[in-house]
Formats: sequence, structure tokens, C-alpha cells
Amino acid sequence: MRNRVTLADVAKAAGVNAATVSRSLNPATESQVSKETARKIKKISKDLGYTPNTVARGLRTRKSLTIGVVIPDLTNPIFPPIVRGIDSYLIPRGYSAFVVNTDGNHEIEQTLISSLMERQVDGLIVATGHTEGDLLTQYHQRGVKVVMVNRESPGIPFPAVTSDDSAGISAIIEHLVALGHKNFIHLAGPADSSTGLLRSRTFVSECKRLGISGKVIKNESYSIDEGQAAVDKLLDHGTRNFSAIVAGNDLLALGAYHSLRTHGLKCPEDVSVVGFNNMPFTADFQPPMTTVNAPHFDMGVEAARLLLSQIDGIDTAPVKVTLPVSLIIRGSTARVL
Amino acid sequence: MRNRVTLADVAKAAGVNAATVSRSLNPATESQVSKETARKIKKISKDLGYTPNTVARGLRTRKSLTIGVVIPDLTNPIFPPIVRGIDSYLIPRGYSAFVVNTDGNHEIEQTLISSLMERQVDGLIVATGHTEGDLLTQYHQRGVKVVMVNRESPGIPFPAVTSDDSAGISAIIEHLVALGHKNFIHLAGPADSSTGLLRSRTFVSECKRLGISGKVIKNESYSIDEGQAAVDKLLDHGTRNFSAIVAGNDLLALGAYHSLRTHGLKCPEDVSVVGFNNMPFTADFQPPMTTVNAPHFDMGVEAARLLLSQIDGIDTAPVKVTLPVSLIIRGSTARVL
DNA sequence: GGGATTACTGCAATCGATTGCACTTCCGCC
DNA sequence: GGCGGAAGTGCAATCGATTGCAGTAATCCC
Repeated sequence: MRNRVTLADVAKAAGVNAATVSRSLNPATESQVSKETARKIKKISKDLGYTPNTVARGLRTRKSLTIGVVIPDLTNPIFPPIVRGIDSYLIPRGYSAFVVNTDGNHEIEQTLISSLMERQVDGLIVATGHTEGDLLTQYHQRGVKVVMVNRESPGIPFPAVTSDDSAGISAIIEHLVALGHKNFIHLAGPADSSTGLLRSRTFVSECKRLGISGKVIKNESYSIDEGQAAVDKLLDHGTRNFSAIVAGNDLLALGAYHSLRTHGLKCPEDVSVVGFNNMPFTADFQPPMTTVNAPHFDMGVEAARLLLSQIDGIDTAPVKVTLPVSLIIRGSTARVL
Repeated sequence: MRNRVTLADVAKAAGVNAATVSRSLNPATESQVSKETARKIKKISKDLGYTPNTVARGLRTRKSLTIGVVIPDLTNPIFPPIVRGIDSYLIPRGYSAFVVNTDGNHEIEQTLISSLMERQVDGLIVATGHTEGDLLTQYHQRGVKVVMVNRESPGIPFPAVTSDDSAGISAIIEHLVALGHKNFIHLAGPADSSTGLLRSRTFVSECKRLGISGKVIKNESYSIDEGQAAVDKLLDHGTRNFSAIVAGNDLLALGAYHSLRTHGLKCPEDVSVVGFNNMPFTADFQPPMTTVNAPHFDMGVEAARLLLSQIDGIDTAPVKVTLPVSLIIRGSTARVL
């Protein structure tokens, strides 16, 4: 029923062997066939509506032209641009991507990665943090190529594409200090993610360097609810000795917005808030959010490029690519009164 | 290199034929094998770290357990929930999804659908509008199952899952009329999309029914820029005889926000604005957006369910599923002064 | 004119699984 | 004791392509 026209059908119609058809239709081997035969075969295959079966080809060539993309959650707005960046590099090169969501759950992740492997993906782009990464290491040893994007994998030397988080945090603090702020809260991202760790470390070291007060609050995940709960807890305990909140990402910052509002505090008049990522719509928030722009689309592109160069064996060293960020000053930060 | 352990390896280790291993490992055929042999084979296959090759299996069984999801643009926030809904139904059933972005470009769409077919997808979930849909019809005739989600395909009787847009528009107008509004602008979505068409038709008929003034402005796409440009044009021409804007979706509404703001008009004091979809973060906009909630995740689930039932031959009628919506009243609508 | 290339094309194996059919063995039963 | 049937397993074909090797015919060169 499906896909009735096969190589053999074309071969029969053209009165040649399937091998000849295969060679004619493949640009790399076309030269092995006489011009005339190739022309005839192409015409016939078009007339018959032949469509190659990528799956069968992959079985024989041991290349599926398929890669797996492992992300925590597609509904987190930073991931769609990454995925589209990946696609934009992959698709013109004949690859397709399976995107899977782990929801930050390690077991789910293991299961999904296994299923990707069973589907014979040629490589993996992973955007979830890993402290253990057992399966990934195993597969890597078996020859599967892996590239990390957005987060890094501590311990395992996979190639990785990240944004320059350190520079971002520094820029934020510099900006806030210039506005007269002296007492900071940092809503840190998960400690088992490289971004969370790096951002909070930079926050601490920058505060120390500048001799200002910076308190770090740990969060389990990068979510609005966590951010809100963290600030709620602070304010409910009467802690108000801070004028600025440096959030680990935009979602945590948005949670801070919510908490401040329910506690009758105004942003930026009472407290300045800064996000991280410049995800879509941050400019439309109330107030428009000051944040750090990370080039997510480009990170996706770069990750895909790295992966394919690994697959093609061009570039086998575990290179680290860091893309520059920029501070976007909007309405959620103001001079301290 | 990759995936060294095959059925044949397990068979050799167990001293049996590959067929026996295959039967032992497949729950459906396990009964054909003696309990003891099955047990032994399972143990050995586990010890050896055998992973089935889904691609090879698909070649033989003519089922790839893969489906294609065709959407306009993943960075439009209504699509991630739909995709996740689809995944949530598909993955537990052994399926995986290829998600492709067409950017509303018909040629790109044709190319991507072809490539999905070459990859032997068992079915397609399509979220892009179609006036022509030539390729899709062709494939459907060849036995490929297709389900539409979010939008319908005029003419082609594919099963479809949509939200109850008519009810949504009615609720909006009712709400606005109750607030004393009498002069409406509708920022219509693309006329070649079923949602755009249905929403604007309902808008017109409701205005007629209630005897109020409603002007429709056509837009090429569902984007912030289009919405802004449309309202800009209106205001630049001095047209101000309206007190409420009913947007075809949240992005157009957000564009209206921008335009009003740059023209010194306040929402909702001067003009009320209503969106459609209740996409993420609409509650955090300035002002929080009144909109219609469409159950995108559930629509994805339902579409996946329909598709699998088509594939399994359970349900072959082109059923239409309409999911209920609800009006979410927030801060962008107010009583007319 | 004959041996050596070259240019095409076909044969058949192969990728890793699934499955119809045939075969053997073992029981049960008359 | 022999026959029928069931249970368990193996053989080999198959899915749709790719590719090393071999074979044929044409061409070249001395």
C-alpha cells in the first residue's frame, strides 16, 4: 500500500538492474553510469513517482541521517529558538531531528535516550544538565556523537555550546551597582545545572570583588513558581534588606515579579529585578524586564554544526564554544532611592 | 561500531536461531517459545546489552512507529503545548515524532512533507492551514493517515481537532457588549487558515445579530508585527471610532498593545483589547490580557489519539473533534466610559 | 591484430529484524 | 504400536536500498 514504487520497480520499468538505478540516482555514484542510462532512469523514476526509502538506506549505510535532541521542556520559551537553530543547520544537510522532553526527570531521560538509540540516531544534542550522565557516556563509548547545548556536562568532555554567562552576570552587577544598588539577592538556578552553578559562582565572586552584599537563594528548578516561592519566603520572614534581585533566568525573575506584587512592593521603584536569557515577551512584561540576551538560535546552529563535524569525523576534539551575550536594559531596574 | 549487539549475536550466544530470539523478545509471540528458552534468551540478551534496531524492524514490518508533526513555527507559543500533548500520547505507545516548521511557506511545507514520507512516517499531524494541500491528498490516497490539529483543511475531509472558536468569539463579544462597547475592530487572522476564517465569520455574524458596528481588518499572518501595523494604519488615518479590538489571536492583540502605546492611547482605559488562545505569559503582559483559553495540550493529545486510531484501523471516519474554550477576563478590557 | 584499459552494468551479499512454513520431538489415545 | 496433534524450533525469504566484485563490450595503443 504505502510507497509502492521502489528501486526494483524503477529498475524493471527501465530494463536495468536495481544497482544501476541506485547509482544513477545518487549524485556521488552517478558518474559510474553512462549519461544516457542515467538520464533515462531519472526520467522513469520521476514518471513513476519514485520516493527513496530513507529507512532502508539507513539500514544498509549505517547512517540514519537522524539526530536526537534532548531538552527539558519545549514550553520553556528558550528552547524553541534553540531547536529551530538546530533544524536550520540540519535540514539543508539532509538530517532530521527527534526532539524529546525530559521534564528534568533523570529516569525519563534515560528511557528517552534509549529509545533514540534504538532508532539509530547518528548523534545527540543534549540541553539537559547532567551530574551523572551514565547512559550518555556509555553510548559515547559506543561511538555515538554527543554535543551539549546551553548547559555543560561536568566531568564528561563533550563538545559544548554555551552563552557567556559569566560576562552576563558581571554586566548585570555592574549595571546595578552603577544605579546605586548595594544589597543583592540572587535567585540561583538548580545547582546540578552548569548554568545555575556558573551564574551563581560568578555572582558570588563579583560581589566579593566589588565588596558588596550578595545573598544566594537556591532553587530546585528554573520555574516561575520556584522564583515566586523563594521571594515569598524571604518577604514573609520580613527580610527586606535588599534592593535588587538577580535571577538565574527570566522565569525565576517573573516569579519574583509575582511575589513582589502580592507583597505590595513595586518593581523597579522598591526592588529592581533582572532576568537572564531575554526569552520572548520579556519586553512586554509588567514592567518590561531588564535581562541578558543569549543567542539561543545561534547556539542551536552552532551545536548542530559541531555535531555534524563530529559525525563526519572532521572535528573530533571536544571543543567548547562560548557565544557572547548582551545586557538588555528595560524597565525593571532603576536607580536606588 | 554502533550497536554491536544484534539479534544474531544473542542467538549465537544462546545457541539458538535468531528467529527464536526474535519471538522470545516480542511479548506477542513469546508464547510460541518454551518458557525456559525464553527465560534464558532474555537473560542473555540483557547480559549482552542487546538493543533492538527499530529501523530494521520497521523495514520488515512496514511500520516505522514514527509520525510527522507539521507546524508553522515552534516559537509561536501555542505550538509547544500542542507538541507536548501529542508526545504525551504517542511516546507511551512506542511512537516518536518528527516535528517540522514550515514558517507558513507552502514550498517549504511540500519539501518537508516529502522528506517525512521518505522517512516512512506512519502518519501526519498537520497544524498548518491548507487551501490546496495537493501533496497531502496524494499521500492520503496512498494510505498515509493525516489528522489536522488547530486548523482544519477546507475541502479535504481529514479528521480534525479544533477549539470551539465560534463560542470563543461569541463570549468575547458578549463580554464587551456587557461592558458597554458598541464599536468593534476585528484584527482577523489569515483568510487561508480555518481559524482566521471561522473567527472573523463569527465576529461578523455576531455583530449583525446584536446590531452593533464591527469592522474587519485582514492580516496576512498571525504575528505581532502585523497586528501592530494594522492598528498603526488605522490610527494614523485618524480612525478612532472604536472602543474595542477583538484580535484573531494573542500575538495580533499584543501588536495592538504596541500600536496603542506608541499612539499615546491607554489600554483598557481608551481601548479594550482581547486576544485569543491564552498563550503563556499573557497574564504577565502590560496590561494582563483578556483572552480565550484554548486547550492546546489537550488538542495535541486528541489529535494523536485520532491519528493512532486511524493507523490501527479502528476509526476510519473523518471525525471532527471540537474542544471547549473559556473566556479569561483580565485587565485589558474595561467598561466603556 | 592482439593485449591492456576503460566504461558500464549486473550479480549477489548485506544491513537487522520478522514471519510463513516445514520439520522434529514428544504425548496422548485408541 | 502407530497415528494425530501440539509444542517448540529452525530455515529461508523478505523489507528496500547500497556496494564490492566480476563480467562484458568497447576503446586504445603499439
